[in-house]
Amino acid sequence: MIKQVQNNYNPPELEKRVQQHWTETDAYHKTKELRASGTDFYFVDGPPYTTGYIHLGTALNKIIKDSVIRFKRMQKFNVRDQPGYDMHGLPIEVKVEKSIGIKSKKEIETYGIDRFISGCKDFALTHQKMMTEQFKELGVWMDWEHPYMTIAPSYIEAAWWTLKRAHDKDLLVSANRVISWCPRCETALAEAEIDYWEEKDPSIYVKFPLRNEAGVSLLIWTTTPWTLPANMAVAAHPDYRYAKVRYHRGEENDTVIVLESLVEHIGELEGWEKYEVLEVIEGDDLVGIEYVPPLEDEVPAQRELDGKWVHRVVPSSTVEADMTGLVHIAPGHGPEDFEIGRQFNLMPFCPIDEGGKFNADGGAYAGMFVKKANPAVMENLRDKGLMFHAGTIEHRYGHCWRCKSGILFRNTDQWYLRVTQVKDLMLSEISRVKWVPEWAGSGREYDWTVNARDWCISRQRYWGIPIPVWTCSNGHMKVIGSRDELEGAEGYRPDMELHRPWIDNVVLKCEHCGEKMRRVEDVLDVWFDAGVASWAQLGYPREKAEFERWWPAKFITEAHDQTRGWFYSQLGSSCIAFDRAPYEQVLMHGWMLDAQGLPMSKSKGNIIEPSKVMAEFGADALRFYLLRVSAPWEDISFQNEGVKSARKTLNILWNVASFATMYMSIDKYDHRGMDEAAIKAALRPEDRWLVSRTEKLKAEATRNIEACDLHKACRALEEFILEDLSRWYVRLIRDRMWSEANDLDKLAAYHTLYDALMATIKLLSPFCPHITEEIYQAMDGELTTVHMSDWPIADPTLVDDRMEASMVLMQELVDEITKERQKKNVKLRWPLQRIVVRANDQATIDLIRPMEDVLLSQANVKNIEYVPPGEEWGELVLDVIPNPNAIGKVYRQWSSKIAVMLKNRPARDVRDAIDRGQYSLGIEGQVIRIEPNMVSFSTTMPDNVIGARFEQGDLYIDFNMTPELEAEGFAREIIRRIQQMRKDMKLDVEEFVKVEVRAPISIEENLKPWRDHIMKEVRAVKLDFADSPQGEHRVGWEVEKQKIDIALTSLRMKEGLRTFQQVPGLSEETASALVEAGKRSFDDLKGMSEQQLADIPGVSRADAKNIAQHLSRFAPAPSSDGEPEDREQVIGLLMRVPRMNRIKAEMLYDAGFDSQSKLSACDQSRLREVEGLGAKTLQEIVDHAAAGGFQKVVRCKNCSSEIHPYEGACPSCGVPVGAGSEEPPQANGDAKEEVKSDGPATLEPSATYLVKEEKGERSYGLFVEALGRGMRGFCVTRDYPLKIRSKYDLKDTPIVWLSNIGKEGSLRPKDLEKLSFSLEEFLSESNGVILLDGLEYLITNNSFLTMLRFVQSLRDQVAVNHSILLIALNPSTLDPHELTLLEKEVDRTLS
RNA sequence: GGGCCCGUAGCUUAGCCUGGCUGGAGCGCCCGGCUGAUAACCGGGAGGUCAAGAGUCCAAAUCUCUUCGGGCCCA
Repeated sequence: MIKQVQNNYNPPELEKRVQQHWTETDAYHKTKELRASGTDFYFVDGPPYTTGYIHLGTALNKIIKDSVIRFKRMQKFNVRDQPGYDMHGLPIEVKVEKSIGIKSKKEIETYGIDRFISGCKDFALTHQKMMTEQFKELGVWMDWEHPYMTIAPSYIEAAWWTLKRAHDKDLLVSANRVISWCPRCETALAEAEIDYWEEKDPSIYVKFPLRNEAGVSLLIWTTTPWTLPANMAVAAHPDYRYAKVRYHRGEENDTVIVLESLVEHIGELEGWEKYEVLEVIEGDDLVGIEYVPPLEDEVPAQRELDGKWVHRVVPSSTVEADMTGLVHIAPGHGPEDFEIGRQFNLMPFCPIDEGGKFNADGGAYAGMFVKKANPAVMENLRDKGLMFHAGTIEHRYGHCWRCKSGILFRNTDQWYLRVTQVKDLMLSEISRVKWVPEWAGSGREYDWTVNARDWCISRQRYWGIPIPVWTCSNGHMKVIGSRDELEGAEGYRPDMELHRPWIDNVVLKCEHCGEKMRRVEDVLDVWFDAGVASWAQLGYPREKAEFERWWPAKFITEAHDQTRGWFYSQLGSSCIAFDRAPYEQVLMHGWMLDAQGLPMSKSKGNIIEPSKVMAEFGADALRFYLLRVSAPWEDISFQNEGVKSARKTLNILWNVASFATMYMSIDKYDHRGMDEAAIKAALRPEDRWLVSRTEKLKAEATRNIEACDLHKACRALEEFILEDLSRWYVRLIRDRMWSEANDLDKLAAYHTLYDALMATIKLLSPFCPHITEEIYQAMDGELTTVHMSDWPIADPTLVDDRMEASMVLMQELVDEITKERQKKNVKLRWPLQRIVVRANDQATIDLIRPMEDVLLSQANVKNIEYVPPGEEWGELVLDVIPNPNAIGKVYRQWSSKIAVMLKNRPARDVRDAIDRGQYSLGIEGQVIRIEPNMVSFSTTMPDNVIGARFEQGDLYIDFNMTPELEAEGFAREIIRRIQQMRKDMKLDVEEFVKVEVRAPISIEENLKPWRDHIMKEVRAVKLDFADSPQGEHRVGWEVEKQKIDIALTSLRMKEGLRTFQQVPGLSEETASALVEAGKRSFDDLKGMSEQQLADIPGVSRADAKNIAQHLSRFAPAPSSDGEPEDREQVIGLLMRVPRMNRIKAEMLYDAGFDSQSKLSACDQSRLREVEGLGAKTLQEIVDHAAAGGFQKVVRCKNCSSEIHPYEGACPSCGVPVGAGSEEPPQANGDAKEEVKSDGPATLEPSATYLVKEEKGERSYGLFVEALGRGMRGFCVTRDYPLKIRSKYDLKDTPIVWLSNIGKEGSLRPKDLEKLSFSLEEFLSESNGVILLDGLEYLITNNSFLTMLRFVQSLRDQVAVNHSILLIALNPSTLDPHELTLLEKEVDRTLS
C-alpha cells in the first residue's frame, strides 16, 4: 500500500531512519546476495591512510566509489567491494612518537621497539574504526566488516611474495646510491615523501684555485656550503665557451674562469671596476684541469682521496648555462653528482652520519649538524680568500613530509626495485588501460613513468612491512616469499607477529655456507604496501582461486595526486609480479579545495568537516552537490551554497513524492493492480509526454554514468525533477488529483506519475541512497531496498519527439500569456475569453491542436482560435494611411479631400482593391484612381487585445471581461481565500467545513451560480451568505478592492477520527461511527458507560469496552499534587504555548496535565509518553514552562489590564490573549483603535505601534521626538545608516543596518537570532524606544509567521520594561490578510 | 624551470572536441506573482572586456601562439 511520506524533508532524521532500515533488514547483504550470480566486477578501493578523521576529499572519493558500485549492482553485476586501509608508515610513527613524547630513533629503541610497534598498531586500528563509522554516515555501502588492512599477516605475506618474485627476476637489488634522507627520522625518503616549499639559503660563489696555474681559479656556485667538504670534482659543459677573466676591484684583482656569457652578470655581483677577458677556453679544453680543493686544510680526508679524476674538471652535458657554468660535484651529496661520480670513478665521499652530523672524516667540522656547519665553512673560505661572493637565495627546498625537517642527500646502501627494467612494459600498459579523462593516462601517468627511476623501497624505520631478506656474514642472501618458508627457522612460530621487532629474532641457516642468516633491519616503503593491494586483498598467493576469479581490477578511482602514488605503485609492482597492469579502467578525480580555491589544510585552518555539512544539509545533499557540481576529474572549490541548493533540489523531489503519495494513499491506489491496457487507452497527451521524457532520461543517465560523466547524469536528473516533473507535470495534473471520482482519467495520471517517480528515484539512488530509499518504501516498493532494483532500461518505442515538440510549444505559449497577464496585471485566477493563434505554418497548428487542453487550462483561457497560415487575423483594425505627396502629384486640387474620403471608406475594401491593382473613387463626377503608391495600411489591435510573438507565429490575447468571466474570477478568489483559511486552521485535506460569506450584493449575485463549485472545491457541506458571518475562524478580506468577510467552521470529523483512532485496536469504521454520532473528542465520551457506548450504531461491545478502558487509563492524575482544574482554563493556559493547538492541548489535558502546577513542573519524560506529541511541541512546552509561562501575569494589549495565566481573554475588555502562532488567528469583532491623524501622537510607554506609511517620515519623526524627550533609542533600518543618521540627526543612537553585505554594523536579514539578541540587550539595560524599519525585508527573507512571532516576543518585552516599539511598515508590501494579523499583535496602528 | 589541467556574471557553472543566430543556467541581488506539493514554489529584470594580447579565418568564448593567474605533479 502506498503510504504518505512525511510532510517535511528533514535529511538528518530521514537518513538516520533509512540507515536503521538498512541495518534492520540487512539490506546490504541482501543486495549482495541478489547479485551473487551476476557477472563478477572487481573494484579495488584505494586504501586511505588511517591518521584520523576523514576530510571532504576522502568523502568525495568514497562517494564516487559508492555511486559507481551501486550503479553496477543495479546493472546486475556482482561487485567486489572490499574497503581497504593503509596502516603502516612514518606518519603514524611520528604521531605515536609525539604521543609518547620522544623524538629520535635512539629514544624509540630505549623505549622498546615492541611497545612502540604496539602503540602504532593501536593507533592504526583505532583510527581505522573511526573512519569506517564516518564512511557509513555518508551512506557508503562497502564490506565494512571485512576490510583489507596492510598490517594483516596475509597482506604482509603478499608483499613478501611480490618481493621474492622481483628477486627471482633479478629486479630486487641492494645498491649504494645517493638518495634523499631525513636526518630526524634517520631514514631514506622516497620522492613521494618530500614536501617542497620556499626557503632562504646561502648563495655563495667560491674560488677553486688551479693547481698548476697560480692566481687563476675556477668559480663555482652553491647553496649548500656544507657539501664543499665532500667536493670531488668540478663539472663543465664540454660544448660551452668559458672565459678567463682578470678583474679589478679596489685593491683586489684576481683571475677567474667562468662561462663566457655570464661574465657581465658576475661582474655586477661584486661591482668590478673593470675586467678583461684574457682568454676564451672551450669547455672541452677545461676538462682534466686540476684544482686545489678549497677545504683540504680543514678536511684532511680530502687529501687522501685518490682516483684519476679527483679534484679535476670533468665534462658533463647536464651543466646548465647559469650561475657560473661550473658545477661543484660532491657524489656523496647529490643524485646527479653521484651519477657523474660513477662515470668518472669518483668515490661517493660522504662525511655525514645518519643524524646529519659530520663524522670523523669531516675534520674540523666533525660533530656539527650540516646546516649549522654552513657559517663555519663560509668563515673558513673567507679567511682563505676563496669566497668570491656571498648572498642569500630563496628557493624551493625539500622537507620530510612528516616531520618537516630539511632533507639531505646521502649515499647509503638501500634496496631497490629496478623499475627502469620494466619501464617499457609499464608504458605500454598505460596505453592499454582506459583512463578517464583520457589525458590522465596519456599525459600525466605516461610522463611520470617516462621519468621513472629505480624505486628505493627500504626504510630504516620500524612500523612497516619488514623486508623479507635474510643475509649471512658471507654475503649470501635469501628472500622469503611466505610464512611457510620460515617453517623450522630458529625463533619462528606460525602464529607470530610478522612485524618488527619479533620478526628480527627469526634466524635462518644459510643454505650455502651454513652460517646464521639474519634479517636486514629495514622495513618497506609504505607506498609499496598499497601497490600490492589488488592481489593482497584476495589473499594471494595463498588463495589462488580467488585471484583467478577476480584479478585484475575492472575499475579504480583516486585523486590526481595518485599519479605518482597508487596508480604508479600498483602499476610498477604488478608489472614486476605479473607483467601487466593490475587495473583496466582508472577514473582520476579532483581535489576538494576551499571556497577560495585553495587546498584545505590544517595549517590554513580552512578545513571543512563532512560531518558538519551533513548535519546541516544531509549526506544526500552533500553527495549530490559533489557529484553534480563539476566533472569528476576537476577540482571542486567547496561552496556551502552549492550543498544548500542540492538540498533544495532534493526537497522538491520530496515535495513531488509528498504530493503523489498524499493523493495515492487517500485513494488507496494500487499500481500493480491496474489494468494496463485500460490505462494506456486513457492516457492524455501530457501523460504520454512525461513517459517520453522519462524514457529519454533513463537513456541519458545510463550513458553518462557509463562514461564516468557523473556530473552530467546528475544534471540530467536535476533538470528532469525540477522542470519536467515538478514545474510542469505536477502542475498539469493537479485538477485531476483533486477530483473525487476514481475514474480512469485520474488513474492514468497516477499511473504516469508513479512510473516517472519510480524511474527517477531508481536512477538517482546510486547518488542519493537515502531519500530515494524512503520514497521507494513509501511508494510500496516490492524489494527490501531500492538498491536491489534493476537499473531502468529505456524503451525507445515510448519516446515521442513530436509530443515533446508540442509540449515545448505549449510551454512557450503559456509563458507568453502569463507574461502578458503580468503586464496587464490580470491574475491567472481570472479566466480570459480567448486567444487567437496566427501560426506561420500548418505544422505549428498541428502541434498545438492535440494539446489544446493543456494550453487552455494552464493559461486559464476559455477558447482558442486559429488564423489560417499566411492570412491576417480578420479582427485586426485596418487603417488606410493616404500618402499626400503621391496623391498631390496627380490630383493636386483634391488631395486633401481624397485623403478624407479614403480614411472614411472601409479599409478592407480599399486594400483588397489595391491588392488587385488600384482603387477608384469618384469626386465631382470624376473617377479618381488610387495607385498602390498613394496609400499605405496599418493595423491596430481591437480594444483590450494584446499581441505577442512566439517562435512560430503571433498570438493575440483577448482581455475583454464578461460578467460570466468576472463571476468565475470572483469564485476562484473566494475559493483561494477559503483554502488559505483552511490552511490557517491546519485542517486535514479531507476535513469538511461550513462557510458563511458576506460580500457586496453585486458580487454575491455573481457568486451564486458558482456556489456548488465553490463548495466542492473547499469541501464545504454548507455555504451561506450572511450579513455577519459566524464561525470558528473569521477573516475580513479585500478582493479587487471589495470587502469580503468569510467565516469557516470545521466539522472536525477528521479531527474526531484521528482522536478516536488513538484508542489502540479501534478500527477506522468504529471511529467514523463515533464521528457520525456527533462525537469529536474524548471529552464528548467522558462519563459514558460501556453500555451507552455500545448503543452507538456501529460500535460493538468489544469496541465499547476498549474505549472505556482507554478513557480510564487517563483518569488518574500523573502526580498527586494538584487537583484537576477546569478543563477550559487549563486548555486556555496551554494554548499560549507556541505551536499549540486545541487538539494537542486537549490531549495533554486528557493525559493528566490538568492543572497549572502540573504544567509548570512539567516533566519531560511524562510529556514524551503523551502519544502524538511532536518533539518540537514538546520542546516548546518545556521552554514555556521554564520561562514561567504558565504563571506569568501579562498585560492586555488593548487596555493594559492584568491578565492572569489561566485567563484566555482580558477580564476587563475581553480581548483574547495572543497565543502560539500556529493556532488559527481568532477573528476579533472589536476593531482596534486606529489613529488616523498626521500629527505625531504622543507615544505611551509599554506600547507597540505599527506605523503604516509609504516612506518612513512619520515613524522616524516619532522616533526622533522620543529621543528628544531623553529616551534611549535603537534603530533598525533597511536604509543606508549614514544617510539616516545625518538626515534625522541621530547622533550616537545605535543603528543596525539590515543588509546582506555582511559589513560591520550590518545584519543579514536571515540572522534573526543576532537581531533579537541586540534588541534584548538594548532592552535589558533600561527602557528606551526601538524603531523597527524594514520588517518587509525581514518577512521576505524569513517568513511571515516567523516575523509575527518575532514581533510578538519583542512586543511582550517592550510591555514589561516600559519601552516603546515603533514598527514602520509600507502597507502595500503586505498581503491584507497578513497586515490584519500584524495589526492584531500591536497596541496601536497609526496611518 | 618542465609536464598536465583550469580561468566565462558577485559566486558555482553550460557552451570549446566539430568556429556561425542575441554566450545558456543555478545561487545571490531587485521587482512581481502563486497558495491544498507550501518553513515551498513560479515569473520578470539588472548583471559578461568569455583572464590579457597577438594570429588564422568572411566569422573566434571555441582553433594556434604568447603572457598572466590558480591547481596537481615533477625538477
